[in-house]
Amino acid sequence: MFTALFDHIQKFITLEPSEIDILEACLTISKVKKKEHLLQEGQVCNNLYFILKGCARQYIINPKGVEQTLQFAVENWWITDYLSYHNTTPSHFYIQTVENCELIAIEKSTLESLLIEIPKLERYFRIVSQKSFGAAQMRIKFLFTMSAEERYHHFNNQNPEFVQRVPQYMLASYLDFSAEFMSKIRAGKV
Amino acid sequence: MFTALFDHIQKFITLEPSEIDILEACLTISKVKKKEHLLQEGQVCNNLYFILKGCARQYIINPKGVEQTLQFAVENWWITDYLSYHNTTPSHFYIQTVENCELIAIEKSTLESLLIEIPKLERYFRIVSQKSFGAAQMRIKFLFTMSAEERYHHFNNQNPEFVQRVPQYMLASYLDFSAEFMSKIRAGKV
DNA sequence: TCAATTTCTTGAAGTAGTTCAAGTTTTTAA
DNA sequence: TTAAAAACTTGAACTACTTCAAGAAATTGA
Repeated sequence: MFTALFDHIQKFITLEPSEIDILEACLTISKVKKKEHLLQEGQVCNNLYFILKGCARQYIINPKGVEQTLQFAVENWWITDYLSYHNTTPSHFYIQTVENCELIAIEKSTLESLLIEIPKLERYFRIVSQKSFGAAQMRIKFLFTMSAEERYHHFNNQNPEFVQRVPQYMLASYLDFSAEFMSKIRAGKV
Repeated sequence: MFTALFDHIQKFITLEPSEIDILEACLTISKVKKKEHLLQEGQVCNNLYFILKGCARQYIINPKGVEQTLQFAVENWWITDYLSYHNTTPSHFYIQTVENCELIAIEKSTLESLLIEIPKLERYFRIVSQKSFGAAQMRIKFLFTMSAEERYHHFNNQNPEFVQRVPQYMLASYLDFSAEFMSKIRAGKV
């Protein structure tokens, strides 16, 4: 049931069977249809989401009214707005499923008590978030140093299967160019 | 001596006097001259750096040979390459002081034993890195939604004092435009 | 205190991307 | 099984920036 999450956790720390029980008792699986929102701009983000199955994204609507994806999350990834979560401030982001999803939503109060009961989990979340921060830095590096076409090919090489899973216009915005330009890159017209 | 770090830690967790002693025994202050490197591209990053005084930056040299700053760190900020640190892989980044600095460098092995002696510190680093990740997401949002001029004015409004501390060309690259364009924005010639 | 170095400025020419508008293809759902 | 909706494509016109080159100003250090 939650094995994917337990496996992920045990990559970084070792849980006792009793701790697994405690954890298990706190978790529930949500099935969420494609295109549903887990978080809307302006709401305070009160949950962490762990994707068991499917794909979600974090996006904004820019001043021209166009959606721009800032982050994707697939199986075994956490997604949330940590700034809104920690500061209890309205979020600047939407979080939405891109496919039908099975996910674990952990509420702030649940997580806080879990972290007290199983302090080792602090370590797990520390390592995961430090690695995520590192990945965000690499993302900024790629945005800074590569042309649109290079970003497309690079992403395509690194994530060939993933590219098939999401609409091109979402990927275009994630790579910071227009859907039209993506089309031209793919057609070799650039 | 290390009070700035203790104060920062105690914003998030409460340390016993005995824990402060343990921590204190592990720390040393380094004085580092302006423009010295804490990390070079290609090296494995084995340290976390906490800035007590001064300013440092993380940057890359792009394919055209131009430096681009990805991140600044001033007083009470941690700076490192978490990806290199966790994966023991060569870093893609340089970390360099921008001003004469006083900083605390914690080596990986020291930090690991500290985290075992004072498990509460896991929580501190978790919260700090989750917030940093949140800040990185906001940074990407600004890069995506604002024009060069908007990014400059926004940054200037949010950090008027900081803008005085670093050369314009570094700030220009941090905001992802050329030093020449920065000059034109400031002169109102755009 | 002054020479060297670093940083900043300016204008002209070039370009990697966007925007718009319209049409085509693919997917979805009843 | 088909109509509606969503996603993708195309070309033409445009623009927000870059690049280059050269000079001016500010900062640094001996």
